Parts: sequence; C-alpha cells; structure tokens
Amino acid sequence: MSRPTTIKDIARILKISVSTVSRALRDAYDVNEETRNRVLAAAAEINYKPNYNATALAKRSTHNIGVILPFITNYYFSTVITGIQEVAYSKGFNIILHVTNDSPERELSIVDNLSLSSFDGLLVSTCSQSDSCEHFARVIREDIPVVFFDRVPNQIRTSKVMQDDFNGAFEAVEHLVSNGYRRVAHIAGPRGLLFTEKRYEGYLAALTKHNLPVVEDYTIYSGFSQESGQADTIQLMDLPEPPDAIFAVNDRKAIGAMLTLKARGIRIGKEVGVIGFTDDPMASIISPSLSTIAEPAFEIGRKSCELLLGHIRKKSFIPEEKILPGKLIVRESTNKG
Amino acid sequence: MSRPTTIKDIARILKISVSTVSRALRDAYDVNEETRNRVLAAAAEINYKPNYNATALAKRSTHNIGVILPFITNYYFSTVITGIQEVAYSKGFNIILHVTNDSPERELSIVDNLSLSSFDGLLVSTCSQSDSCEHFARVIREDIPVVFFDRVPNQIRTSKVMQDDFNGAFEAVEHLVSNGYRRVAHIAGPRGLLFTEKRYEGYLAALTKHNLPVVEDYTIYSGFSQESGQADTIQLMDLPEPPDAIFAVNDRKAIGAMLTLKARGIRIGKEVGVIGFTDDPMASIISPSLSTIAEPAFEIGRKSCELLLGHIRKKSFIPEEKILPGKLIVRESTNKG
DNA sequence: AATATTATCGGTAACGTTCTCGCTGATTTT
DNA sequence: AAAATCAGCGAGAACGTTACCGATAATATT
Repeated sequence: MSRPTTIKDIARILKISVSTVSRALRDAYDVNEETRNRVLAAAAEINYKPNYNATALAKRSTHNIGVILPFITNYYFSTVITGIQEVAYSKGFNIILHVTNDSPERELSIVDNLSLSSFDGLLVSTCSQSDSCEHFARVIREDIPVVFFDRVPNQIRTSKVMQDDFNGAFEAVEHLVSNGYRRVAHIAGPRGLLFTEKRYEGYLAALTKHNLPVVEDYTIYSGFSQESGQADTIQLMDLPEPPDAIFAVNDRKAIGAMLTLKARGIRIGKEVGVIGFTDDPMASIISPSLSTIAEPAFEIGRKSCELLLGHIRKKSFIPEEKILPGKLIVRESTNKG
Repeated sequence: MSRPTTIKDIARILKISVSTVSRALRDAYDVNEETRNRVLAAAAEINYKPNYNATALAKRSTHNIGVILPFITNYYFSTVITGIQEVAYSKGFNIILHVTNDSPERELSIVDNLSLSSFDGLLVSTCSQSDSCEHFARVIREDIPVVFFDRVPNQIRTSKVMQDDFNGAFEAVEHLVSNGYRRVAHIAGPRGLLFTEKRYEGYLAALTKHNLPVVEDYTIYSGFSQESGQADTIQLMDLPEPPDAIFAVNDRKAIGAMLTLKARGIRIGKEVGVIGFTDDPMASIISPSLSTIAEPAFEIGRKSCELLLGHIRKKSFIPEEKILPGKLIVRESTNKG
C-alpha cells in the first residue's frame, strides 16, 4: 500500500541530509551523538527498513550466500544446512538455496544463470557425476569465494570442508575385524567422488594393517540409495565365498544390505556384520540397530559457512582445507554374539 | 577481478543507447529484430550477466521468495522444500531459506529484520507456540503476499495449503476400528496448532461414527518428538484400562510409541495397534513396519509456491485455501491377526 | 503534396543507498 | 591574534537498471 519508508523520509523529517542519515544508521562515524540518536528515533518512529538492493548496488555486496547441493531430503544434508543457517543467521547473512537433484545439467544451469550480483559467496556440494568443474572455476575467477563441503572436486584449488573419510572408514573396518569378522566387503559410492575413494582407501588400509586378503569382488561401486545397497548385497551373497561383514559407504546402503540379509534369513551381526556411515536417525530405529560412523554434519555446515564468511570479509581467497573427525557408534549389527 | 560487464558496455560497443539495450534484452518491444540480435550476440560475447539488485531496485521487485519454517531436518519439511524449489526454479525465482528452530522469538526477529525489499512473497509454516501472528499481519499489510502451509494460523485471513488432516485422521482411526481395535487412544501434537485440532476432530468423528466411547484419558497433547511419543505411551499403558490401539499425530511419535511398547514386551499389531501420520521413510524401515497416512508433502510444496507466485504475478492478494488428500498406507503395525 | 501514422531509438529521470569531497564554524595551537 | 586542526555536516556523483516521453525518419493516408 504505502510505499516503504526510506532514508530520504528521515532526512526530510529531521531537516538534515541523506548522507548524514546514512552515516548515522551505519558507521556512526563523522556524526554527532545527538543527531545520531535523533535519526535512530525517527527511523524507529516511521518503521524504516533498509532496502538491501540499493545497499547491494551501492556497495557491490549483497548479504546473501548461495548454497548448492544435490538433495536436502536426507539427514546429512538437511543437518548441514541447519549448521550453515545457524552461523549465517548470526552474522546477518541470507541463504539462497539451490537443489540440483544430483543433475549435472541442472547444476550447470544454476551456476551459470545465477547472476554473480546476487550473492557474495557460494557453498557447494557437487553432483555425483560432475564431469567438469569449469562452471565453478568461472565463479572463482570472478573473485567470488567458493567453499566446497562433503562432495568436493579434486581438480580445483579451493576451500574444502569434509569429514575424515579415510579414518572413519578405517575405524569402521577395524571395528569389524576386531569383532571377529574376516571377509569384509565394501559396498561403495559412485566412482569419481573424492569421498568414495577416501572411504575405499580407509577400507583397504584397515584390511592390510590386519593382514587380511583384499578380494576384488568384495568391493562394489554403485549408487547411494537403499535399492543399490540391496542389489549390491545380493551380488555379494551370491559369491562362491560370500563375505561375513559389509562396510557400506552410507547408512542408506547399509539399511538396504540389512533388508536383503533379513530377506534371506541371514542373522545380522551373528552371521554377517554390517556397518554404515553417517549416523542417520534410521540407524538406531532399524532392528537390529546399525553400527555406524557418525558424521559431524552440523559442524561441517558451521565450519563451511564460517570459512566462507571469512573469505568474504577479508576479500582474500586463500584456499583452506578442514577435515572434521567422525565417531564410531557401536550398535547391534556388528555384534557377533 | 575485472568488474562485471554491464548493459552500458553493450551500448558502448554497439554504439546505441542503454535504453535500447535494456529493451532488447527484456521486452523485445520497440526494438528492431536485427538490433536485438546484435545486442544478444554482444551480450553473449562479453559474457554479460544482469545485475539483479539494480533490476530489483528499478522495478521494485526482487525475484526472491522467502521460506520460513521450524525445521528442515525431517522428511516432511525437506520434501516440501524440494517441491517449492521445483516450481520456484522453473519460474526463475530464488528461495531464501530461514529456519526458526521452532522458536517464536527467532521467527519474530527473522520476519521483522527481513527487509521487505528482499523478497516478493513469503511461504511460511509457523512455530508450534506462536502466541501471535502480528508480525505476519504486518507483512501482509505491506502488500507482500504470504502463503502458509501445514502449520497455518487460524487468526489470520490469508492463503493456506494443507493436507486433509480431518479426513486423514478419520481414515486412520476407522482403519483401526475396522481391524478390530476398540479402545483407540490418540497421542496428539501441541495444543493451538490448527492441524493438531483437525486430527483430533477426525479421531473423534471416527469414534462416534462407530459408536465407540470417547475416553478423556485416551487423548494426550504434547510435543512432536519421538521422546514425547514414548512418554505419552507410558502414561497411556499405565492406565487402569489401557488402550488397544494408538493413533499418533505423526510418525515420529508413533515410532516412540512402538519403542515403549516393544520395551514392555507388548506385541505391536497383535496386542496393540499403532498408526502414524506422514509416511516418513522410517515407517517402512522399523519393524514391525508402521501403518500411516501418507502426506502429499511434495505436492504441498508445489501448490504453495504456485499459489504464491500467482499472488505475486497478478498483484492481487485474494486468499485461497487448498486442502490436499492423504493416503492410507497399511503395514504390519495395525495387523491384529 | 501535405499530413498522419508507425517503427525505432535516445535522453533523462528515477529506484534507495553509499562514498568522496569539500565546506563550515568551532576549537586548539603557536 | 593569526594559523592550524578538527568535528560535523551537505552536495553531488555513482551503482546498473528500467520507465517515461519525446525525437526522428520512414511509411502510409488523404
């Protein structure tokens, strides 16, 4: 209805200039304490709200950060966002959310159509099949800071935040071994993703440390879904010598594994141990409950955002890497009895 | 590095005026087909990206919609957001995400601090304890359209999108009754929320239709969490005459109920039936699997966003209400025999 | 042939804010 | 008492875009 009040209204009411009002509202520099109070009072009086677009235009800085990720409908990503939101909110930044549905074309179109004027920095977790990172490189070349988390590309030199995938996997597999399992299989994520490789390496390292043979058929790369967990497990258990334990790249796949094991009448834990990665709330709901490596999702969100805001504030974009530790959660699915 | 290219650059290169360039880029009105093509070519050439802030300032319309909700770390809300995102993306709108953590103070501060210049419309699901809706009324008074979904206030006349809570609850309870359960209890949500009431009314209606007595102690209002589901169920089962079925306001509480029933050695389904609301993926993971009313979360997101964009487009804000049907999903937890 | 119409374009003022100067008048310095 | 300093303020341009209106030339109308 009534157009929003502006800085000019305040100036007119107080019979001072807009420059003074602007300074009073922000810097409080070069402005008398008394006039400043009068400005503040007048602003409150007429319910003044700053126009962020005008500010952004004049200062060449929006107060937005873009967040690009494949999904939000799972525990991990939604928790990361909550962490991001937490620090963004406290620093007065808005989050512009973009979901790619794990489609590289969509990711590309989002990044390219996104006006560079609409955010000060980018927080991204890539698609699983990102053939190229050129689009992100372009953004960085425009001097807009980008911080990657979880699904980080390795071709590009930039700030990254991730859980300790190698050690998490190592711990998971070592836990299996120390509980008496000997033929440990790994149902992995899609190839090409850095953390898929890291977790695989951790798996390998634990096997070799404990002098266990590395059976090639015991590692299957596929998707992240529960369904692919089921399919992988069928393949695994149909082997001449099936494994007696399964380390899944995430809890969804672990749950898929448990489902096929159950369907085949195989006692989980006693006959075949299962361990996941994430600590999705489902892990404690399913029975038997699922052992897993808890990821610090919330912390990853916080750290990523803090890192990004740091880059934005000091205008310098020196890449940093942060690796946050996970935590082994022992439950029933790795209890041999 | 190099400052972003602007409309002026194009004008200078082509030796035409900025007005013509602006028209060529947008309207294609009052501009020759050929010059328009030259402008488009030049824009692509120098990698021109429009500055949204300048546009927003000149047109008094950002291309952003604000989304305010209590949580995102659950299946329902994250799926709604995905639905919102889907239509927003297709129409070129950005989503600014705000999470209140179900805190009324935070909700208030978000709405009040949000510059009205930073979004064209608002999509909100309120806190459970919103004592007032004044802050939203203020936004509406500024002629910014607001659409509520799921958790909608009843004191305020505005557009609303929700699942059919009454009929969903009715169907759930009728399903219990027709499966032979007679003493049906209801562990409800917090008082004051519209859908808590609707689901309670549906529960009542089903009982009275089937001539079952309404026992006051059989309805407990409390939180939404799994823990409150556990607590409520303890209270229920300690009654002199405990219920033989529980209708929970959502799946999390239903799962809580199942946990305490299991802990007490009560056979779910056979002795006590349990049904939830939402169809969280957990419902099919837990064992016995949980019967529930599936909510059309994705559709609710889509519809809310379409409604809002409609309001924004036609500048008229005539409140509309949409009620989307749920669907009964029968699983093991309501199988008596 | 004079006039009216049309298509295409340019000039200029907004939009709300910040920023860089420069100007006053008062205070301090010498 | 003259000069230097300084606090506080204002004028005006800029940020990139759109909107309104007028100008021009070409075409159509009578």
